[in-house]
Amino acid sequence: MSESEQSFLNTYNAADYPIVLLSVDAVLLTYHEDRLKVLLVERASHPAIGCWALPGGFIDQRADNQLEDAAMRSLKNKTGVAPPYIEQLGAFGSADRDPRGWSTTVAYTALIPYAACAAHIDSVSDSQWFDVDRLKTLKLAFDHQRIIEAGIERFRQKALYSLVTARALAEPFTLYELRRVHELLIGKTIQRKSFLRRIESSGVLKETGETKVIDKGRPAMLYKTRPGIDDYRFVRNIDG
Amino acid sequence: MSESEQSFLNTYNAADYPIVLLSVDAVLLTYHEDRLKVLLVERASHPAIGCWALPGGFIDQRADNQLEDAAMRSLKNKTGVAPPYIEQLGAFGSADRDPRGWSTTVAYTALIPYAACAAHIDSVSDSQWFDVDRLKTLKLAFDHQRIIEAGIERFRQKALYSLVTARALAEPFTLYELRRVHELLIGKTIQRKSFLRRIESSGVLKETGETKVIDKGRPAMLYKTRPGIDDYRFVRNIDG
DNA sequence: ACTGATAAGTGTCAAAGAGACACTATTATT
DNA sequence: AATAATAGTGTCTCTTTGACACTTATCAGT
Repeated sequence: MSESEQSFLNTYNAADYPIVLLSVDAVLLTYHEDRLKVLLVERASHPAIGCWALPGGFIDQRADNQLEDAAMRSLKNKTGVAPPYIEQLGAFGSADRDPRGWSTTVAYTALIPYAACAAHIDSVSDSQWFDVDRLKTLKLAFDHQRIIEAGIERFRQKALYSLVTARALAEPFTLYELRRVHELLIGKTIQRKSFLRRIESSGVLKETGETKVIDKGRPAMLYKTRPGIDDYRFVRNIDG
Repeated sequence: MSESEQSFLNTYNAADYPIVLLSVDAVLLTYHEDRLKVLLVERASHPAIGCWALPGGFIDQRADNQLEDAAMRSLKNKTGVAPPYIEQLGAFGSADRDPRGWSTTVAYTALIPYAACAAHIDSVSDSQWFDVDRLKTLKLAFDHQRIIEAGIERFRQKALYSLVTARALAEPFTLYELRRVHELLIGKTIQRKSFLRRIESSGVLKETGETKVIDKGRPAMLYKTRPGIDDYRFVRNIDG
């Protein structure tokens, strides 16, 4: 670093410039009882106190080295969940999304098994899974409604050409369950045969050898994910 | 808004909380003389003074209503370019990307015709197109190298299933030029026949009826874009 | 003009993968 | 044992792509 840059930094003070707010939020989605659900927390403080909101918070400059660290940390804090992977959804910023001032949030999103945070959720009343279809009837904080829609849209696209959707299920799972996740995201039924062909050709799932009877009928094979599942992409989309 | 929220806001002062830096940057890419190029500006002030950097700047709370406004405004400021569309690439934030402190930038990206800012670039020496292959040899400010790579990767993906790449060309253009943009992004040659079939089935380009001789050989048809081009997606990727 | 080189545009075949749908297999229930 | 229900399979057709040879239109040099 040059001497002049060093002297510039010595006299630089961020507080001399207009201040903007920067937060992180997480859109966690799952599949349970034939529904897509999103994880929300009830706000305990102003603004929008009492409203349901995405789990999130501000950057902690000591604890967080990157944006993603902040997302993970506040998620762990508020819901007890630590998903194995999380993906950036985008930044949402405007003058009027937060009454405190010009505000931006960087949203992250992930699919996790329903049970992954059941224990924590059972013990507290301020975090809860909600059917994504029922969000309209809920008073959500800030622009979180729109951010959730962006998260769902992200995975709707991915459902067309990938199997990351398996991350919404506890292992082992049946093809029926995985297919239902896709169908709910895409909003269309999918041919069983087509779906199985894609899974076999992808190589990112493996049969456990076990079977399981869901309710009635022939028992279904059980599957687990394999390492490449997050990155695998089909060259052709399924019936979009 | 409730009375208690109002009183909370009356006493709220953003300056009481730790301050983070938030900026916007733009990765503008184009095609010229059989090369992919990225638009950079030379930094006139500390930090990283004299380094080439992405055009960008801080939020202006009065002028900017949204993040995208800030990206467009600082782009217009620094390079004289006002692309018709721009797309969010992502947020890049960490403790050490900027010596001034914990900093986040929201990067936007777009493809524009080379000529779109030729006039401005000719008149000033502080903004210039660079071959993307030659960036390694350049001292780029902050983490801009990585952000540019993310931008290229974004359009590499889009080149597999869309024709937004046409936005990198001045109209009218030949299929050869459009195909070259795809080939440079993907890093593979594409069969002329396959490429033409996709264009015809998409319906997002139209022939002008004119033809043009590039150098020698049969004259090539000239094409223009049609409205749906930004959103059109093929169901199947081209040879990735 | 004629001819050859060059590049744009076209015809066509085979392979891959998806949709459709009927058929078989395996379980629970009666 | 018969029936219903659901998982899994066989197979046909249709669409799209890659491959590659073939035709067409221009330029440059004779």
